[in-house]
Amino acid sequence: MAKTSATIRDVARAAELSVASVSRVLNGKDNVHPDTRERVLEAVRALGYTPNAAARSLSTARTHALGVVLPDLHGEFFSELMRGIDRAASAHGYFPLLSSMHADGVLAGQAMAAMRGRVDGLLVMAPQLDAADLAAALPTGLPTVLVNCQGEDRHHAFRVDNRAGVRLMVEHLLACGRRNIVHIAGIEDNLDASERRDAFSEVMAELAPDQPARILQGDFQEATAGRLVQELLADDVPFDAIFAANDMMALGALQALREAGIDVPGRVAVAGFDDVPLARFLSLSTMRVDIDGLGARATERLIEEMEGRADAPAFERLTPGLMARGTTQASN
Amino acid sequence: MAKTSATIRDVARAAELSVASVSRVLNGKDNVHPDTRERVLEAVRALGYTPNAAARSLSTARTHALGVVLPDLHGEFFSELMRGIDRAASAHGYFPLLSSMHADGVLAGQAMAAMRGRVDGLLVMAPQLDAADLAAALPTGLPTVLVNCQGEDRHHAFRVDNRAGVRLMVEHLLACGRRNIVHIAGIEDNLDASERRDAFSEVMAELAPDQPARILQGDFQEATAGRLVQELLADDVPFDAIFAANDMMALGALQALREAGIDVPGRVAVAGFDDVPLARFLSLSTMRVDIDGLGARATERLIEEMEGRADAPAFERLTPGLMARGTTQASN
DNA sequence: CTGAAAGCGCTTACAG
DNA sequence: CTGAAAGCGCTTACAG
Repeated sequence: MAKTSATIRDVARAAELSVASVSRVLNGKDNVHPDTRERVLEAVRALGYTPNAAARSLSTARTHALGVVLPDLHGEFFSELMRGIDRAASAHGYFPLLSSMHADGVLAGQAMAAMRGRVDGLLVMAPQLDAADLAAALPTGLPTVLVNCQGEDRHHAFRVDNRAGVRLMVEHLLACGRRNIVHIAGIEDNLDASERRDAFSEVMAELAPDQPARILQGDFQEATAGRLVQELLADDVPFDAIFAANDMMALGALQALREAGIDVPGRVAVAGFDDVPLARFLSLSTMRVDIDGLGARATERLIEEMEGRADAPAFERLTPGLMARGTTQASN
Repeated sequence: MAKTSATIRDVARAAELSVASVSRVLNGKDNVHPDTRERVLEAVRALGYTPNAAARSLSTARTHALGVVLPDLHGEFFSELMRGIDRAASAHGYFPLLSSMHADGVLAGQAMAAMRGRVDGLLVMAPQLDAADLAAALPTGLPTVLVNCQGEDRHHAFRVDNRAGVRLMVEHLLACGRRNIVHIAGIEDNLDASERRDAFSEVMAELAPDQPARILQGDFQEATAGRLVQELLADDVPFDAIFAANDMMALGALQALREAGIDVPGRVAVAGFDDVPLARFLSLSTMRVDIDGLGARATERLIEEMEGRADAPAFERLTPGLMARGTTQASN
């Protein structure tokens, strides 16, 4: 009933023991007499005592929190990633502490610095920072794991294997009999966008060297892709497949084609990347990226590092899976 | 270069000042000589010093973190809510500390207790807990704001105004000339589901007392709604509109109608609730719930409470907006 | 098995 | 304007 919550001293007093004994019981040490344990537990219950986390952190230099630094994310990607992170974190008794980050490198550094003393480790996703800015922003001496970051080899890093994903999709399109595939690239300076674009060129050169491999500059936006497809049609450019760098652009392309009365997939196949929930509804073929799994694995690795049982930092690629659906169905 | 990070003592030593002066500068107090300030700032820079948050929390009894306790959420709802929370929190210098919560009332209480000393306030969303379990789980003495929780009047609470939303949609359907509206309710024991169901009955009784107001028991699942519509068709039940308690069920209904060759909206109008991103794509008419705004407003209110400048706890209803789209378009 | 005491890194009256 | 010192609530050698 006290205005301010009970402390360990109150518990000690109530149990007629020292704070040391209370602390031992609370931390599950085995060098306590059963009777002592009982009295402590009883007092804890009676007072509704919960240890003060800040005091504990100060003593132990551990916070049981882990910092999650993310760009300003929308939608499914964010929720799935957090889902994986949260699942892994809570399984090990950690809380995720969130910090959104804006594009500016200096601000990013401040955001991460502000987490010092608040977290035992950092999970950073910063696709918008170049290697130098990222290196400058990362705090030293704090276990850190990177997701979707550019060239940084002092920390363990996770990325989607865009190359493998693009290869799977191109193979699928070729297997469906497509011969004239147009790639709509994502926004410039984005790592995923450029990896997917480059992989498209290379895989096409390898698997179908005699066929065109046209690339249009998109920006991951649905409307832009729709416009690009309209231009393609207006210019009478021949093509029998659109492979967009993400699902939203694939959907934009799909709508533009349907509005133009083009049969999909009869005349043109459409494919995307990401497997957003919409894709399933609209029968869009795409590459499934296991974002939840990515978040969980990155978190597991971070916790291993925080608890000093991690291997040397490495670079992990997660391969997406092909989801072949209606928009690329072979017509024969 | 020290293995362990610099402390305020290191800064004081480097600047040849007391820790008190360093602390004053760091906290922006004005009773410091400009030269002193300069020397401190210089030393901070040289040592790359960042104050230890746990120590600061222990001294000030403030953490600058706020606990966010959520059920196991998926998708857009979660990301939009977190977006709003994060925006408001970071605008005031707070970090969101996340904790997912499972259905069990006792576990929920433990999750919240574990946040004691870690956060200055709590934002709780627990639609699955009844009033008694919720009251038992909430820690005392911590500023708390509720979102989508059942009857609890000691704390400020936010909810979507389901009643107003249902009324808007029913008015719209009637205005479109629909006369035989079927409501597919959400899962039993869910607060939103029952509010929407009850509102449907009442609004229909008020605005169209002579017309049928059939209600089918759904469960918020797409497949279930599809099945219910098939049954309706098989039984030859007459209806010219389906108003589902959420968008996913509306989509299930939509698919079932189309598969049965029924003209939408020519013969049957379809409407949902939530405005998920899919709704826009599929031209589904629905009620738009501003989740991002909900998160932000709840957070603002929590911070006001934490900083002792809040009004008395109240109950706030956020009215959703009508998104009239293709599936209910008047055919005349 | 238990307790007295030091220490974690800050902030903040208090005295000057 | 500045510094010495107490105190925030814990944990953990250390001595017994």
